[in-house]
Amino acid sequence: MLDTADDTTLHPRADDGAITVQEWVYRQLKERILTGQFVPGRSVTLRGIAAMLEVSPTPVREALRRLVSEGALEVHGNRRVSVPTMTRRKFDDLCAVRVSLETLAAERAMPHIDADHLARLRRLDAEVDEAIEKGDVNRYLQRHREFHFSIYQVGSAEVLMPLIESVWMQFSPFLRLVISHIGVDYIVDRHADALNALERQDHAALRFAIEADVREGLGSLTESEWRDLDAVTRQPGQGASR
Amino acid sequence: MLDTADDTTLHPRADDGAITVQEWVYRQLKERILTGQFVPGRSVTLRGIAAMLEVSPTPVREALRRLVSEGALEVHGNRRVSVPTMTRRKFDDLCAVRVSLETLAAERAMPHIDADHLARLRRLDAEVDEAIEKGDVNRYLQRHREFHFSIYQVGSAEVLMPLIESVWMQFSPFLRLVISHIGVDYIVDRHADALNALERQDHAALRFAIEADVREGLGSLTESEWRDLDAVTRQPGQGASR
DNA sequence: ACCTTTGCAATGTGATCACAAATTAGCAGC
DNA sequence: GCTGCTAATTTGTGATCACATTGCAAAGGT
Repeated sequence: MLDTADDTTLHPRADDGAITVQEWVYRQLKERILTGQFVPGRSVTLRGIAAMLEVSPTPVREALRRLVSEGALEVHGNRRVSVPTMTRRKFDDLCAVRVSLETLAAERAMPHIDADHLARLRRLDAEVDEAIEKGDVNRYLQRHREFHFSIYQVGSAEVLMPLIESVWMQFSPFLRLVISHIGVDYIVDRHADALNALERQDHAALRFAIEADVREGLGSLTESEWRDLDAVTRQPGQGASR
Repeated sequence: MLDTADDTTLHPRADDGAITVQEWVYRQLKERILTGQFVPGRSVTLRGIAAMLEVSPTPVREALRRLVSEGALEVHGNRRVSVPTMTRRKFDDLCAVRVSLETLAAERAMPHIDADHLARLRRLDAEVDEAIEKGDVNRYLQRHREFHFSIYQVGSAEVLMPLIESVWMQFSPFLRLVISHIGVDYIVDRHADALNALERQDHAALRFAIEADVREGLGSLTESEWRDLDAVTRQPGQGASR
């Protein structure tokens, strides 16, 4: 089991490059969610985040509202916000949507991917493998995301990317939780197949590779593993970490 | 050409049924966007909406933030918010995503649609045809949306529906604009095919019907029509209607 | 020992205020 | 008549405050 509070890269907030506080808070939280630093079931309080990021509650409220509307967080009847827990049904839906959206995005990106881009992708894939080999979960999650997104981003930044990001934000906390339990060693990907398909401009092979990558990524969760995860996410850290 | 400010159903705000002001504002704006009462290019001001809905700017800010993150509105570099204008590229992307998401949703809904539900759908489809016959644009848009959503809603409320709604909110203002120009008479749909496929539990036929419905709905926009629409949406009502 | 109750702390919500940036309107100069 | 500058207005942003509700915990009673 792995602690989720490592490598928290404290918030220098930098100088404001014409970026609003609300936007900065949003990106901070988004990054933490996508890297799995927010565990499913954890409750997120307005003033808590405000204190953590050293800003006033106002911009935090707006950032949370955005994240909620993207499915990254959820509000309960009590109007409390928390990181959603995963269910089997939701997991299936997310996988189906990922396949649907990401095969489409990859297919649209294919014609615009040149040799340079392909080389960058191969380098990223190597870094993914390297992270797996070293057991560096944070680095793996980051590079894995970079690999996928730098494909999709090419052809369809306006409409498709926000949707895909939404799905990933719903996916990532659970992914991190699973990896923390079963380790990075059981991870399989189809990145090599996807890259070859991109090189040959083979639409069908690319779709197949992406679909396989999504489906097999965490596809083989056994019954007992689901039960374990259910037990963990049964509101454990409502009071929450720090 | 049709005025977009009719049937504005003024806001009694009702008694608060345990619903926050921010949520109420969000739903109000969402409904207006989905029924095409917000024309592409129109600028949306914080205090303007607040005054229109007779609430303070605070909840409006949060509602706008949600709508922006769903693609229904957009913020410019000036931090001004407006209804996005449509481009050819965006239109193609939206269609592709609609096909991808809605065929998936329909397929997932199919096993759970019983005779009662089917009867309700047939009634809705009849009302759609009736609205077209009478030239009632508002009623058409409302029933048309009800028809589609009451299919998708069945199997996949949690993950798929929010994504589909997001796409529709990006689609609707433009749809209304087009209908206002070319009229409701040229509208074609594949609702009957979809209903028959649902009745026979024919997956392939259903997917085909949904895809055709999306693609043919506005698929036949001619070059000159695009130019006309471009001219209209070239920031006309930045100062904005009322 | 267990349950209920009472009080306090924490949280979300909405309004108001202050401020900076940007847009607009008005006016002088060419 | 058109352009360029200045002042006033509008607008978004963020902080603070007040209030209602919820959650929690300590204390009291059975």
